[in-house]
Amino acid sequence: MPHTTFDPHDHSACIQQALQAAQAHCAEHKLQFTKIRRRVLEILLAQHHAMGAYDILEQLAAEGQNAQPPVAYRALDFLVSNGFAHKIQQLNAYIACTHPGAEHTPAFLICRTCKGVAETCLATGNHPPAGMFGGAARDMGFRIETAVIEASGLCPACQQQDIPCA
Amino acid sequence: MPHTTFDPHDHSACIQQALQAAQAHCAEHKLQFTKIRRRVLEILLAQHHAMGAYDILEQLAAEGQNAQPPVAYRALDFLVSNGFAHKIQQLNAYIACTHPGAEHTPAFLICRTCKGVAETCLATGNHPPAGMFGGAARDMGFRIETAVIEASGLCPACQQQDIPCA
DNA sequence: CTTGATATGTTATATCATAACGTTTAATTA
DNA sequence: TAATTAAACGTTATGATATAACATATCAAG
Repeated sequence: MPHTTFDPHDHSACIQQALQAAQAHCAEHKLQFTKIRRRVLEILLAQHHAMGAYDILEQLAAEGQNAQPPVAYRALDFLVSNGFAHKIQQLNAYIACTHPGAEHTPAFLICRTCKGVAETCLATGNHPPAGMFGGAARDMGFRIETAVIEASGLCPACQQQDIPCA
Repeated sequence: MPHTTFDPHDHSACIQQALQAAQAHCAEHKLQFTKIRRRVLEILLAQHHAMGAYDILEQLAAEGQNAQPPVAYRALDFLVSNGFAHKIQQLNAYIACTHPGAEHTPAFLICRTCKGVAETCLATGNHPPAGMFGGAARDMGFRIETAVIEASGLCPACQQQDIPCA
């Protein structure tokens, strides 16, 4: 039984695992897992919701660290570049990666009501260069390098409340 | 042989067809296809590239119509709501729909070099509520309503130049 | 321990988007 | 067709997201 955003799970273990994975990856690749990079990752990990850069700055400010926008964006760039976090394009917001370590094209399920975000694995054969575009890309000779895949809808809990689509 | 962004094709026919489809759809659904909405769609149709709202305003200004941002955003909202245009989330930019009329979840192929954007059909079984997420969504009880699917890479023409990935 | 590379602090500004309100145009109906 | 209501537009102001540029500090390699 996997634990995801929309299942109850041991969240502090979830956080610890992600931090350790990041630390290990940085050690192995000679990347500097600096204080602020670590702190921003911790802030993202605290909840399974996407956060804007300015939300992170606010959180830092609440902790006494009055940082300017580039501080947040630089930390986020580092985390995203190295696969520790992802940007949710349709929200202009960021979320900690829940598949640390593995090379992957992330795909997200975003609840429009509670704003929870789950990162999922794609079906076999749907990894971007392969299926998914049904050969349409291959047929026209397009070479896919990266993909943004973000689904929105209702998580199990929010479906109980039958909120109409808009 | 379908014509797409990355194939040579009769582009003025392409434009005419889209405009007529929009006009017909508006007539049928009692929507007002006003001058400015039509003009914005024409601007989007002129090229198979995504354009920012401010690019559109610039184009309008060049034509003597000195409009403010809400003018562009309102027209874009109308076009997107009614399926005549789409927003490319990863570019914060807009593009005319090339599958007018049909209900669809658009998927895009974006060339990182020439900035061309093609709208494609997904493989059968990949329409969002169905496959693609490999049952992951179903398994966790998530109800998908909409999806953002945007692939980036190199179009056939730009592959000739072997531009490295970043 | 010096040198070069990387990271951080800070100011300023660019880019994308919307709220709010008054005016105009279009659609509805008495 | 005139009165009434709804929709669209023009305009000002501002909010939200993101980056350029440069000075300072810290780290890492020779």
